[in-house]
Amino acid sequence: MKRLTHPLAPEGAADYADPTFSATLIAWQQQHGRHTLPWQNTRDAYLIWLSEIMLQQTQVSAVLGYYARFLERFPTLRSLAGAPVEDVMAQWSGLGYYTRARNLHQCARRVVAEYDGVFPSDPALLAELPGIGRSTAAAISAFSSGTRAAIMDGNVKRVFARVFGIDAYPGEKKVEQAMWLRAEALLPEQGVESYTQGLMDMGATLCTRSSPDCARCPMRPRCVAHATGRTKELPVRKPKKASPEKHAAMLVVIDGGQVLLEQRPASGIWGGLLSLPELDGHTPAGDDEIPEVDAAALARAVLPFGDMESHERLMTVTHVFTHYKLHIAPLLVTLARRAPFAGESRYTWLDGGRVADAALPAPVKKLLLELMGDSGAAQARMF
DNA sequence: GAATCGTGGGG
DNA sequence: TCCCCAAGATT
Repeated sequence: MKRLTHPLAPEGAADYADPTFSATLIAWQQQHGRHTLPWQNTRDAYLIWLSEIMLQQTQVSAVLGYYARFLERFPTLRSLAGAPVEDVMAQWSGLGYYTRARNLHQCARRVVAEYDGVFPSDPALLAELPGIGRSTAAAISAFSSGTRAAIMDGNVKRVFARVFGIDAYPGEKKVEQAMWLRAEALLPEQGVESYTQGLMDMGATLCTRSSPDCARCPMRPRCVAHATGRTKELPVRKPKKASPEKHAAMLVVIDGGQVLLEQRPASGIWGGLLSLPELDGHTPAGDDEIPEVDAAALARAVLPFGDMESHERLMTVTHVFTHYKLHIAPLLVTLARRAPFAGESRYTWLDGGRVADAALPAPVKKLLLELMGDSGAAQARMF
């Protein structure tokens, strides 16, 4: 098929072009979008720039008060550029991400020095100024001079991910690049202001992160996520960091075909289940690697249950929880003489044959069953 | 590419 | 209470 885009257009951009997208969005924005925010209804680049910087990674509701107070103190770009940075920081205090404030101040001074106090309209030039990246540059130039430039913020990523069914994490470079291509390709010839504001308004008021208002969404007929019932899963969430790893040494005390188990506390991990006793008494598993076992210490730990006959460190098994990994170092112990439990005890002896049906944590049950079925000889000896 | 930067709000 | 994230940019 013949491409209609410029020969120098990025590969694949033409595949994303769709004039009906911007037409739909612009129509919706003009009727249902926001039109009375303090930084709207102006082409004053200073007012727009200030709002865009404040709104980086910050929601409108948090910015409103700061924006008004800031402009009261610094009504013009030159008043800001001429102020001591301490005064700027004071006005910013509480908004967070304080390098934004320092960059804001530096940017003001540079615009005064290099552009005689007039922001350039070219997004590429804007993006060279401190605190202004590609997306913020596009927003400033679109709102202050109608320049066709694409933004790429959390709203756009969320809307695109859902409408186009983008099933990949937008933080990934490849995915974000594709989104930029799409954003450029979808820009309207006319009405970039309404279009850009429409993307933000949709993301902020309809296509919200949780419980989007699909009933009122102009994109519903074309929304892949809505059609496939995946609005809840899109955009793909940021992959969790590697979960912390914990280690636990567990006693596998075997005697007369039975294994020693401990009732776990009702709350916490494996609450109320039977499990193998952990070596360090009853303290939660530490984060440290389990060191080689000292035979004497092991015998002491086992003493309440009997006299240790032999011990053997078994292969470590790893269990993955939602929020961390647990490495279990099982310590196989046999007894020469079993000691009776003193009074009411959370410990109990379980017949080997009942392991399969007992209320044990999955990794513990698996470990014991594998141990039992290990070899005929071992099974006969241990259970 | 990953880490860092802040505070407020929703689930 | 805890986790996730919000009109991103910078190192």
